[in-house]
Amino acid sequence: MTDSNPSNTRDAEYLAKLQDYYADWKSIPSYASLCDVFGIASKSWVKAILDRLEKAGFVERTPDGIWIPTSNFFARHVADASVPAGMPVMVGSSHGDYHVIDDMLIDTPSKTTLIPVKGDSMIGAGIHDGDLAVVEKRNLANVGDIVVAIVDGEFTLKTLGKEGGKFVLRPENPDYPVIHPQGTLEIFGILVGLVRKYK
Amino acid sequence: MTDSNPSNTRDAEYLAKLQDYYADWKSIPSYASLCDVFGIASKSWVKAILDRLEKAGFVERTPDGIWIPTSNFFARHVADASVPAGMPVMVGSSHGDYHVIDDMLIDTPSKTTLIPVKGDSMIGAGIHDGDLAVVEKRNLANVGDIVVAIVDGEFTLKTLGKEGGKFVLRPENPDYPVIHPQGTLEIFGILVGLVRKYK
DNA sequence: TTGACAGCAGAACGTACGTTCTTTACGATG
DNA sequence: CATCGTAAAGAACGTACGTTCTGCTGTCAA
Repeated sequence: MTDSNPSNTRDAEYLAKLQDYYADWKSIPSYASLCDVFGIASKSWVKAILDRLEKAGFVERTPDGIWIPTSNFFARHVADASVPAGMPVMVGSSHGDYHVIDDMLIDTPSKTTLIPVKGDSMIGAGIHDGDLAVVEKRNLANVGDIVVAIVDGEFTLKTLGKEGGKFVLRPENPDYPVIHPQGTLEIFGILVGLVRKYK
Repeated sequence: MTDSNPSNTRDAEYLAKLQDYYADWKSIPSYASLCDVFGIASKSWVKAILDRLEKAGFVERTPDGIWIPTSNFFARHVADASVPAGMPVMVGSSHGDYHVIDDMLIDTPSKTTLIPVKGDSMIGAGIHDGDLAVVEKRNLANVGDIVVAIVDGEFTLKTLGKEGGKFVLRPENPDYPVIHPQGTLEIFGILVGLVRKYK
């Protein structure tokens, strides 16, 4: 994060046009197409504009040289007078439909699944019945991680613990017993996020 | 939404790799670069794969011919908790439902903001310090709703209650006092979702 | 054992892309 | 009135991109 606002008003207009285009197509096109978007006729000037927007921290480039938007590109500050000044109000989601939350919680889409939480055995960790667990699939975990294990053919969400050299599954609720798995403990994945929807 | 699953398992693997790449770079690169991503050496075969993924409804093209993901591309599978059998390779299976978390939580993007939770005054409702509150801006709420109110120029997250005909803000933690606002109670919005990121 | 087909590699080609350089127009400044 | 900086146009160039075709290799069925 560098400048956070375009140096001059004209670049702000160009940024707005680019944001509108991106909202439609979810991509930044070639310089030639950007000439139409910006309403100018010179590719070199388009490049100059994008270079400035890059400096200002609104766009960046992939290793392949493709222009992509940064998070600043989507940030919209809350323009409500009643909002106390200096509050940590974050981005409202989406100019266009950029997926802010998914992006935050999911590092590796191909290894991530969503599993609904059943029961209140983890209520001590603030995990309630009906919550959605964001789980990254892998079979190795550390003691202290909250893991999804497969016990008796069912998913179960518990904290991974160790007792006397053996792994155990600890619920975060005194009403439930600690699970001592016989044989090998089959771990499906570890908890990387939690989502709850109200109403 | 057309097919919603790749015709064969190999395309599902390619899709997974493309999703992982996109999570990193938020763009689909050139065919040449996709060769590295997919682990193959032929541009023509990359094109064939993307054509099939387009048919399956995971990617599409802009008027400029640039490949972009569709909404299907981002949808994560929600597992059925009681049926873990045959789990690991059900990538792209047609049954079960797929969801994008942002779409789940956010109905009205223009009225929704994300506010970090500070403190443990709502810990009884499973809302912890550091969680991210998904808040829909509005100034009317019902008793029982969890609301974001503005008290002394600061955001505060509490349950809306009523005592003797007057609204009060109730924390979900016995260590904290019930707030009796003097004058009018300024409500910023109501809690519609909660997001937590582990590690 | 011989097709046939899926899965992939590799080359060939034309175009359009990004980059750089030069030129122009114009308002502000001194 | 000269000069300077900003905003843009336009041309020139080499490369890398997308497309298409042809060729290769393994697998399975007849």
